Amino acid sequence: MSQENLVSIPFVFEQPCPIRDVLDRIGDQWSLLILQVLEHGTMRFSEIERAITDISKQMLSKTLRRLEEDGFVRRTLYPEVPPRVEYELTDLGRSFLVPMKRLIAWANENHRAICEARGEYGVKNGGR
Amino acid sequence: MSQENLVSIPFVFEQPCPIRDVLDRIGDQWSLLILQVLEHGTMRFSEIERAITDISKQMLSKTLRRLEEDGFVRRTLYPEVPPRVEYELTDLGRSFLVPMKRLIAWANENHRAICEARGEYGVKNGGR
DNA sequence: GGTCAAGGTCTAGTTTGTAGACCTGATCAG
DNA sequence: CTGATCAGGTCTACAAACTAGACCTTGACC
Repeated sequence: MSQENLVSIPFVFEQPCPIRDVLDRIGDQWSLLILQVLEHGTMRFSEIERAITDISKQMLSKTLRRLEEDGFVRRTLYPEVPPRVEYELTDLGRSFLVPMKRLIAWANENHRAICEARGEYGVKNGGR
Repeated sequence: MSQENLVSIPFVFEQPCPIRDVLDRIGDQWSLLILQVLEHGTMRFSEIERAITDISKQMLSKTLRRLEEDGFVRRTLYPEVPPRVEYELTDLGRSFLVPMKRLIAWANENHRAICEARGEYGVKNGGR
């Protein structure tokens, strides 16, 4: 119960931790996907919606607002009727894509290995 | 409703999409954090638990099992009493850390910019 | 007057995550 | 002989997050 337990763990995450702060926002179902879609250029709400076929309007709206809030995305509203809203990456958003694309490349390269691992796990633990 | 809508969107995500398949698993609240913690070497369940102070046992257990299933992590059970279980990264897991560490570095470098963006957003939209 | 935009919001219902009690079974203190 | 303790979970309530789909707005068109 005392601090002694903690001595052996030198890397407890501090609570205002930049990594966690960023990853908690980015690391959700949709953010990475939306950023990747927006790499193709300025897009309207419904275009993004159709690009990511299985996102709900609510989550798209919410996630875009968060990405805007964090400075990854710029939202431009053209007050026409029906309204037109365009989303595009900011410089920050674009710079984020650099490390992220490496991650995506890794995902592509290692997808087979992951699928195989799943298969083996299933064989070993499937009959539990 | 016909295909014509889709013509203008050349990059709809296919459903068995490697990127999505990998990111959907990795991109959750905890996976990235756990992988990063395990970079420090083999660790026991409770050590990971204490490193990530605010994860629930259930989620730790569940996430570790998924990481094991996908081949990122190896689990070794020593059938003692009380039981000892050790987790360590596999080669796949370690190779994933390469692109991931770039992402973490980006997070560290740009955390300030993100916080500033949040501040500005708050000023502009806080009094809504 | 009814319908159709686009970009959302609102509501109800499902899924996912949380906190914390409980389980196991050998060991040890009283 | 009781019962407390250890690690690594699981189980059970409850709370938060997500989903599908109805609805809203406001001009233009039929």
